[in-house]
Amino acid sequence: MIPPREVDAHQDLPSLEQSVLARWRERDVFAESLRMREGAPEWIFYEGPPTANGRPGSHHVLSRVFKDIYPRYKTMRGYRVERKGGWDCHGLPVEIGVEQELGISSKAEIESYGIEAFNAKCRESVFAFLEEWNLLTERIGFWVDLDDAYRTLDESYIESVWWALAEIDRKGLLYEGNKVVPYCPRCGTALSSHEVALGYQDVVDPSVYVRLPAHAPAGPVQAQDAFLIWTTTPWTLPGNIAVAAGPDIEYVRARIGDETLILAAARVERVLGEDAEILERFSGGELTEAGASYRGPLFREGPDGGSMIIVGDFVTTEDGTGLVHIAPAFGEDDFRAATAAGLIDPTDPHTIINPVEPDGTYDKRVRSHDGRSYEGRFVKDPALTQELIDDLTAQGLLFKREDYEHSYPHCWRCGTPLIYYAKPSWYIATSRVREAMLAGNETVHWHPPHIKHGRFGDWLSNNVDWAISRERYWGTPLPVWRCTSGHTHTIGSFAELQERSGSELADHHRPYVDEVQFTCPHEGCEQPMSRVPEVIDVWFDSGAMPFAQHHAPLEHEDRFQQRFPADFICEALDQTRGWFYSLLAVSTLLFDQAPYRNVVCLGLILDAEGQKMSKSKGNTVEPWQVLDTYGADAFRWYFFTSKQPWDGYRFSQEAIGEGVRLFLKQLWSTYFFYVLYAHANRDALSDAEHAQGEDDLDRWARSRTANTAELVAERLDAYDATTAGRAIAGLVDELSNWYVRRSRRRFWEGDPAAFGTLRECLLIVSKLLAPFCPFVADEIYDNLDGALASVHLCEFPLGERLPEQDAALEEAMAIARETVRLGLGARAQAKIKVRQPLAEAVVVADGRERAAIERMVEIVREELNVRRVRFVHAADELGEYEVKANYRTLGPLFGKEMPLAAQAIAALDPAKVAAAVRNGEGIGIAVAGREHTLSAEDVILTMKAPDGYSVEREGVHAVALELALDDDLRREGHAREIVHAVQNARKTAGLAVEDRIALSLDGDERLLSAASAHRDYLAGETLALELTIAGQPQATMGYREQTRIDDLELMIALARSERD
RNA sequence: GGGCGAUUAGCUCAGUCGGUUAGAGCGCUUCUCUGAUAAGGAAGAGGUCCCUGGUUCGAAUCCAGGAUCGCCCA
Repeated sequence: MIPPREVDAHQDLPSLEQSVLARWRERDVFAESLRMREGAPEWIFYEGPPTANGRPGSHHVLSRVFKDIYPRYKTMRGYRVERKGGWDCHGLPVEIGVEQELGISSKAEIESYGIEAFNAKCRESVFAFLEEWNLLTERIGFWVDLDDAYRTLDESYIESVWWALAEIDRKGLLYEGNKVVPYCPRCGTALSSHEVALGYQDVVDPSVYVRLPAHAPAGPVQAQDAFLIWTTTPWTLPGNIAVAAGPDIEYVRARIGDETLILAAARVERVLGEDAEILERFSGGELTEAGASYRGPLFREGPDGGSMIIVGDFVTTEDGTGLVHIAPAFGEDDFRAATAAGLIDPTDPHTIINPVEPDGTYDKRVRSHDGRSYEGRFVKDPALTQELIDDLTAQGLLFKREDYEHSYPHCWRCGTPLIYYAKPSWYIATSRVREAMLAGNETVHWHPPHIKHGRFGDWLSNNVDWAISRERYWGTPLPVWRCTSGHTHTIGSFAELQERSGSELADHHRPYVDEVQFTCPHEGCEQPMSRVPEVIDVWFDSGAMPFAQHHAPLEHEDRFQQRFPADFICEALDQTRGWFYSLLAVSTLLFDQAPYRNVVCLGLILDAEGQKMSKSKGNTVEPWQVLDTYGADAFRWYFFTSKQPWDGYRFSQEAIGEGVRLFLKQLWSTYFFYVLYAHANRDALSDAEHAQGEDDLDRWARSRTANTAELVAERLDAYDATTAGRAIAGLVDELSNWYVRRSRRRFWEGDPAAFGTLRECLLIVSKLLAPFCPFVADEIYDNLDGALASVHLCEFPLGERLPEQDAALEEAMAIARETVRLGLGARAQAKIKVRQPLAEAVVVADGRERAAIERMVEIVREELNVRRVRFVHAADELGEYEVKANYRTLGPLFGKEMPLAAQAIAALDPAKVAAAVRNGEGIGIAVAGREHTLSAEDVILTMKAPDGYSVEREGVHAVALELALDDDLRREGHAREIVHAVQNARKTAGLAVEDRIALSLDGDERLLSAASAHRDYLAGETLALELTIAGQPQATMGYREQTRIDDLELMIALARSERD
């Protein structure tokens, strides 16, 4: 019961945390928390691997503390929670980092630098900040096994990924397609749709309206007409081979000025203005059936036979002109429409006119109308755009130019605007398992729930095939080999590769794997096979982690089976299209099952201006600064309790400081109080182990604690750390500001029951708090109990581990506190200090309330500092009742007649209603000619305050104070004032709370007579062993001060007493 | 243009099943209490619950439309 360590009231939390960390290391607590659960049911957590090639930021702290709290909680609930760390090692982010380091920025430069050397650099850089990540992870108390972390660059990991792809291929779901893909010309690679999703930015692009003169009259089209098209990407015009019209859209020939233009009727006013004159109307179908054509191509040589108007079912009249320029190499719709019109063959790349090189520059075919070459020009260069527009103007083709603001995809890493670009690419046919993914999603509990059928479900319903190949260097090589006859074979293990090729590789990354060849296994084909050049989308790597982290199924298949699916994963919301998706897709493709049961989605951390924090913007808040200033518990507490995590945070250091002040310091100070007085009462407590107070207040404190524990568990089970944490804070506030405040005297006097109660409550709090603030929780546990090596090895306090609950007592205490609040309000109204005792408080209450207040009457009396508490039944003595309808109960009953019912109730005699309620009788009213009998809960009785009393009221009870003072009360008031003054003097003199003193008082006669009358009280309160009133202070009394009480003089002299 | 979410006091956020007079913390003003707490307590100032319409006896809450912000997708 006496804690071994004394406690510093103003403990610096960051340094406390360092000592707790040292203790964990010394006692090997994390490992022990797993060992002790050997054989217990597993609760599965998957770590979504971060990339350690950059510094960790505050947003990483957010996800890592949420990844920590639930595993800690589940461990305390009896589960074994293995926490295998993981690192995402491959991919463009790493390559880009290295490119920057090397000062290069193109694939050509990488290849001249050498793939081997480049990948070696990548391998090094992946862990450039590993040490800082590890330090931060430990410092914030994220328990995860970093020594046994999986790494996506490991040979074993790569082999599992190969297995997965071979398996997907075996199911016929891997194919090479020639499609228009979002493509980063700088990185020279296609991006998956979920990568594209990461990089939308609002930009202003020039949009142009271009005249395309008719090639020949056809149907409604006449020789001098021109088709008007609109594009926001003038750079695609050299790829133009056709124009699409909506078959059911109405088009017109419209005269404006001296020219005749063809465009959608719905767009005439917007594009041509009000002066346009409509000459003729016809449908898009008429145009295409008549074989309308225009003079093409643009910006390149071509047969002068005219380019066709074709059907496009995607054409709308919401913007543009209703005539859409078709460049099959640069748009998915274009590609489909051109295929449908028979203009291109999607399986034969040569039929697709693509004048743009993979590096995003024009090839030699592109030239201006006067023969100047555009070869080598980067297509997204604004200067080029301007030249193209000037060129159009010079040819008389530009009708109009406007700025167009829209959201356009950019490369999520390098920021280059993406282009849509036709190229061969490898796909996984995820659209064929769409229904299975949707079914899997149904089994997942999302937090918040709207993700399930909102953002994520929506995304799944619109699923398109996953483009998984990347024409890059540092990644898991695509394990597809192709022979010169075009057969392909997917390798599913290193053993298979070795068997087929005879070569053994120590490293299966590029470029080593590129050199491996073998004979085509297809029957009758003996051609050599070599690997296709691509690597795999990194998201596929991370999506494969459920099995690849164990090297399953090539090894440890049992481990994988045991630990699939995950009970819990947690990442930021932006992973909806990232890891959340890749995990689900891979698991559905391979196992037809969702890989996780519960997902907590965290919102974004915004900076003070509401901007997203990200490395690329450089506006991250340095986590170390927060940790050094406030500590990890404070950081964690802020994330857990300041708000529900999914809506995002507006991050500020001040908010963290507030949490420290309001919660951590309050908790610490309660703990400090216990330890301080436990030490001061060493003797009284030494033989009183674990006393249980039976006092109402003790039982109340334990009941509140038990109640809170159940709520915390219930909320944590629902992944609602916020409400759980706030409940703990509420409990600590009640313990500190009510239990301890009301029980102080018992602690001064060394009452073992009080110590036992507070100790028990604090120990439960430390266990409830352990998952949230693991440091301070452990410190309190260790000093107050310490039976186990750490609080994190304890069982979560529930059931038999909790003290008895007493709902009636809790309710009674709540009513008593309410009464005290009213009484203090009445005092404030009368402007009488609490120190001045009053003769009587009159409390109006009935029934349960009265019983409750009577039970707690001593507390009420002391808190209000009155001699007596008197009860009255009715309001008669203090005021009158008002009676009102209870809408909640009567509303459903009376419906439309509710206003009448309320009127009838308001007209009742409140005194009679009060009497009826008291006697448990029904209350009769007539509404719209019908009789009704109401019960007590159908009416609400409210006190009506009369004038001239100091009364505070609330609902059915009220408190009034007798304000008249007699000499006796006045003397006691003075005595209390003197005590207060002496206490202040003690503090000023720098005495410790348990120091005994010699005290001498002098001054106004009235004060001295009060001091004499309450001599014992005064001496007792101030711990004065000697008390001299109106005598000479001894010369040894080192501290003297003069003060005034009610404008009367008081001289205080005191000294620490040598006697004990 | 579409989807999802948000909008409540100066700031940060609660608000249960639709129920009477919408709350807390911080900050501010005044008072007060301290033998743990730069803490606590009381009072006060501070609200168009984003707007408009609808459903309902009754709407911060439900519905529709709109505005603004964020994220995502075209």
